[in-house]
Amino acid sequence: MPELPEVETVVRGLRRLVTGATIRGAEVVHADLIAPTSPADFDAGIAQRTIRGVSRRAKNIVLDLGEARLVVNLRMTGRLLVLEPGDPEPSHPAVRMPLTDGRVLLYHDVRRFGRLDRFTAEEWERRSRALGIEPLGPEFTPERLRWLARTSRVALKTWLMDQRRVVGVGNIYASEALFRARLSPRRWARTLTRAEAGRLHDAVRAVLTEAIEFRGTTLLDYRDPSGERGNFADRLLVYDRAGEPCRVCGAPIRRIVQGGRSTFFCPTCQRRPRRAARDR
DNA sequence: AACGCGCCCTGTCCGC
DNA sequence: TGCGGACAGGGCGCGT
Repeated sequence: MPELPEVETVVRGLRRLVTGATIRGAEVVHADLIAPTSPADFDAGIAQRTIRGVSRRAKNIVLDLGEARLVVNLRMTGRLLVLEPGDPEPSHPAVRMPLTDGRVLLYHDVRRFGRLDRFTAEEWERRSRALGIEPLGPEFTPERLRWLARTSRVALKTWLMDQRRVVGVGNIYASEALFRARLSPRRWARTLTRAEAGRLHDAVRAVLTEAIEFRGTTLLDYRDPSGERGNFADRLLVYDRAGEPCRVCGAPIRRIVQGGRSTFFCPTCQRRPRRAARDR
């Protein structure tokens, strides 16, 4: 479920709620989520450590435990919840991390696609450097975007979702950014002109920034650490709106499948160029 | 190397 | 109402 805005919202919530708290230990309900680490090693790696800070890298939630880092990726249906004493436990607990103050940091995941891992600070630093660039950071510029796309025959929509180059954009915000940039999702990434790369760069940043301000998009499962929904869903311009009128021109929004995932776009506002830069 | 696809898993919804 | 198939905010590992 969660893309950059949802993960950022979770991080900000956790920062407020658990900075300074100490993890008592880990009760692993579903060991597949921490594999190949064993439950005993996982517990030993985080038990009695104090949470010094919480940050985000790509779609990962990173808890700073001093020498160690606890890294959580929510994948599709993961939730990282802070339960107060007496709060009922939700339906699909996967890893319980009681805090010494009586609260519980609970990793909850219906589909169990999510992953939790622990690293030394150095090891996480090394892995973090190997990830793609942050779209809201200083490295992400129109020139860099065009450079990274210069050889790719992948469709723009699929390219945006590939975390090896630019991180954080998933299925919802890829469609939304392309609509805002008035670019066809089917264009080859390498056909972007300088002006188009500029529009796409601005659109990616704008939609992610606005979605963070609205605390993310809840379609179904997404919740912040307090269990609250995001508020961006009714501001989506194309995602999940197949057949409904485009908010700009009134034409029906179309749904196609790219790389096995749904893409939504306006066939009028996001028309492909007529002869330059052929499409696939 | 780059790309496309299947798969991991559970739940929900829609058509018959 | 039951049942099968499609689909769901992601990412990895495989084969080509």
